[in-house]
Amino acid sequence: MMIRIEPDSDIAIYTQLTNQIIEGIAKGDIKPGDSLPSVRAFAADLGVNMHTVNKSYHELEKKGIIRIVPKSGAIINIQNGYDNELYTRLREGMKPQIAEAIVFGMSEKDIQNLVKSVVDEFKKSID
Amino acid sequence: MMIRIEPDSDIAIYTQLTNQIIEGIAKGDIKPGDSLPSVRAFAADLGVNMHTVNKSYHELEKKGIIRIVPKSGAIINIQNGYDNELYTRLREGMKPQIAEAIVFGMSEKDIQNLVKSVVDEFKKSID
DNA sequence: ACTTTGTTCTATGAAAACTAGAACAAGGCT
DNA sequence: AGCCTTGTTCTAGTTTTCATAGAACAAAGT
Repeated sequence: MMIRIEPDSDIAIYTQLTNQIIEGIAKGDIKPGDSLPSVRAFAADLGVNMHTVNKSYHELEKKGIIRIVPKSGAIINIQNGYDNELYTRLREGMKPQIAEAIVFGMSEKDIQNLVKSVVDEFKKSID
Repeated sequence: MMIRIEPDSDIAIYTQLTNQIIEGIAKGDIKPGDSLPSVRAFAADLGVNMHTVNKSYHELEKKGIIRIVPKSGAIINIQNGYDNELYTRLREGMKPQIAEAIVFGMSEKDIQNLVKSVVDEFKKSID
């Protein structure tokens, strides 16, 4: 899987990494059961510090997306389906963008089309 | 308009303020032409520093949502409709949430329902 | 005139992010 | 058994961001 870190982004490196791993799973580039590189190997590959990768892995584990097996590795493991906590998390995360879309005059259909275009970008390349 | 700042949030205060002002416009609580409080008055009201409010105002101006008139005030002024820059901004902002939704098994319809619930929350209280 | 406006400047404290190096115990492999 | 790799934990340092504070300015509003 291809990861691209932008050091000058206003988004923290470990967050960039977390997001891109999630997007990689959404696209199907990585599947449940697959292993992520070791924190050291990944860090060397990306040109960042080991602890930065480690922080990202723990963020993914907290979200219930990977399982970290001490002395072994990190395996993609999606925890049980979507519950209220996930719903709330996603809602709060999308709120600012949706509000901004409305402010700029986008209709609900416009917004849904925008969302669909993002969904399609992920789903088109599955399998 | 009611603004609620959470000092212990992991979201910066000026970002919280920016988002809530945008949401206030989306809900119709504030309308184009309305003035925002002066940076000093708003800061005193919220219990934060003047510069923090100022930073939020400039973020809103950069987004094209308000017009800051030096020595006068900040007026809600939505710049011309949605262009490619806005589209890209919104897409990038929603990407992480949509990817996470897909990862957890949500269908496109599920995601659209979630989006609709957020849109409705804003639009229900217009006028 | 007087107040209020946004702006600009310097300064400081606190927290977050990132890097660095070292050490540890345990799993995997030969 | 021996060796390498694993994630983990610890201390340490730097840089950046965020938020605060105070002062001063020129100009708009009253």
